Amino acid sequence: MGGAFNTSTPIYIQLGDRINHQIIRGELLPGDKLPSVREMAVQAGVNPNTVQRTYRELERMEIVESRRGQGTFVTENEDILVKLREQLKEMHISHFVGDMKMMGYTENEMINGLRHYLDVNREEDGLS
Amino acid sequence: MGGAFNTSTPIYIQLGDRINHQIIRGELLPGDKLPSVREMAVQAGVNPNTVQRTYRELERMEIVESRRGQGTFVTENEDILVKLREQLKEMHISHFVGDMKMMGYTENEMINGLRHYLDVNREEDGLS
DNA sequence: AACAGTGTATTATGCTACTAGTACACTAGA
DNA sequence: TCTAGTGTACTAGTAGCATAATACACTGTT
Repeated sequence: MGGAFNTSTPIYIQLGDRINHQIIRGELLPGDKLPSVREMAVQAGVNPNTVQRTYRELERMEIVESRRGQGTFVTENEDILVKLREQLKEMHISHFVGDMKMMGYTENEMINGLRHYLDVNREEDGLS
Repeated sequence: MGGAFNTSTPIYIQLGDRINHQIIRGELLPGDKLPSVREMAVQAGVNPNTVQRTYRELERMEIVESRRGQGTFVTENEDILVKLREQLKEMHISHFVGDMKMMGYTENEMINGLRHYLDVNREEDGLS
């Protein structure tokens, strides 16, 4: 069991997100081998086919490279990983700003709201 | 047609979000009548049943009140609307922070990233 | 050559959520 | 009473997702 998945988003997407986060955080380095399709399926408690779909997506994004008979590896092209980190950051910020603007919040309210939230929740970090 | 919907999220959710935003921004006031199920369906270009599902959800959240034979109205209970605004704000900030933390960003990076994004995109606001 | 481990492809099945169509129930007003 | 406008309920169709089972293709090792 690799932790539960959210039912509102496809598993293959969530699994891909997890792997992306591991890469971005440096827990998976360029050239590292990912668990085989079958092993990852056991670890995550999902069907091998679902894992394969995740790997296929990641390969399409050029984040990993699959070699038949050998396994699936994190790309050695660090540029792509740097860009991935920036893209995801930009995407999340953009979504956040878009949502807040739709609700009528000003830019100052966003920044102050974020600051305030971080202050209040600073100590309660490692909760479940 | 009231603008396109995203295919990755249920229409009834997106429609509910739109209405919530209108309320929060004050474009819909307490006691205001919403378009009838059928009229809203035409406006939004969706099935009346989808609209009804949206209205049902909003009623469950006590944001609107449906009166058979009369219509659907924004609640007169302003406390709920104030709380709604706060809840949505908190929710979006919380999601944002959670996502950024998962990617390994520090709190300072979040705030600076947000500031930088707002600076860069300040003039390009009213784009399509 | 044989084998084990790997990725890939195919087909079928069940499930769930969303959407659509249609009919019913209630209210207000003419 | 009738009618138009409203919310509500029911049934069915559709699509995407996850699973399952199986077979194939390639690589490295023995």
